[in-house]
Amino acid sequence: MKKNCNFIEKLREVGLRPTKQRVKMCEVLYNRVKTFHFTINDLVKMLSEEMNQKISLATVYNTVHAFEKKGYLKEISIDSHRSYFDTNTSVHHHFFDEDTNELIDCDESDIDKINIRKNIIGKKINSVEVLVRVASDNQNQK
Amino acid sequence: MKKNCNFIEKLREVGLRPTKQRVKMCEVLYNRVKTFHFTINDLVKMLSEEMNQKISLATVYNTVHAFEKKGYLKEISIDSHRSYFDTNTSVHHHFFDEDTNELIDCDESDIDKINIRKNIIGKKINSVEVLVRVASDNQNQK
DNA sequence: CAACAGTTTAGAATTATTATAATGTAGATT
DNA sequence: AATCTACATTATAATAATTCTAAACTGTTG
Ligand SMILES: [Mn+2]
Ligand SMILES: [Mn+2]
Ligand SMILES: [Zn+2]
Ligand SMILES: [Zn+2]
Repeated sequence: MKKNCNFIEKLREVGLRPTKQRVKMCEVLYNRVKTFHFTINDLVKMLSEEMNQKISLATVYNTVHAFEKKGYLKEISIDSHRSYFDTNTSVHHHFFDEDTNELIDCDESDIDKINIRKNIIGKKINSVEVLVRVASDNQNQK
Repeated sequence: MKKNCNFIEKLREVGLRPTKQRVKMCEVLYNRVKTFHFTINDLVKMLSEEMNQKISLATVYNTVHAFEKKGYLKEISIDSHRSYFDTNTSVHHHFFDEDTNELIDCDESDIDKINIRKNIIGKKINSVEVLVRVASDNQNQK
């Protein structure tokens, strides 16, 4: 159990009241070594498992969207049926394993810098992200 | 009004019965010079406008998914609230205009070939696609 | 310790999508 | 051309995901 004061501070900084529920969600999401990807469903499970106090579904949605808007979470959409949130909010690329439905972060060295030749007048580029879909290589089956 | 025989043939080729509804949807989707992007909602509107014969909503969904499975359509998901289908089924990159919610195709020359250094053991790469999010450049507002 | 604005909550409402089951139809068989 | 059959379409119901509502609650300010 680490200090939640950090979360209380972080929440205050972006103008979110550090309520019990929000702090709890911060703990579940950010009190860990590595960032990770999850669906709303995953999160609801995590919360109900790792918790004494339950959080209503509406609050989970509200809070996730509040975090998203404030830049604490980032949405990664694979297709209309599979949408993930990412506690790694930096602009970064992903592998998506179509066998396991698992999202995997790339780091800087995994994909060379993307060079974009086209520019759209009056528009600036907000982000450039690559999705690499992979699946089991069954060429070695005779 | 061009020849629908093409569509009837195309449908047969992938094992889809060329029913009235499917042929009609082919017309609406493919009887044009350029490929385009649409939501289910867009498509339902297009069908009900450009048509004498109505198609039930369930059939629109079924047919879109049948086309998707057979490689006549491709899904492009921007976020959980915005999912598009693309009549351009090749692997290609997109710009997404966050002001207008418009998807724009890239062609080969717009983005340099993506170089991927990481490889995941036992997995092959199925596709590599880039999404470039753009928005109005308001730096020139004092 | 008020007072208030913002938050949570359960449950209802809405929306998007899929399932159901009756009816229709394309294409094959006589 | 009539019949057959598997597949497709349809209206509608059912489901699932998300958002809304309005009452109760809580963090913050003074
Ligand atoms: Mn969202
Ligand atoms: Mn789909
Ligand atoms: Zn990620
Ligand atoms: Zn496209």
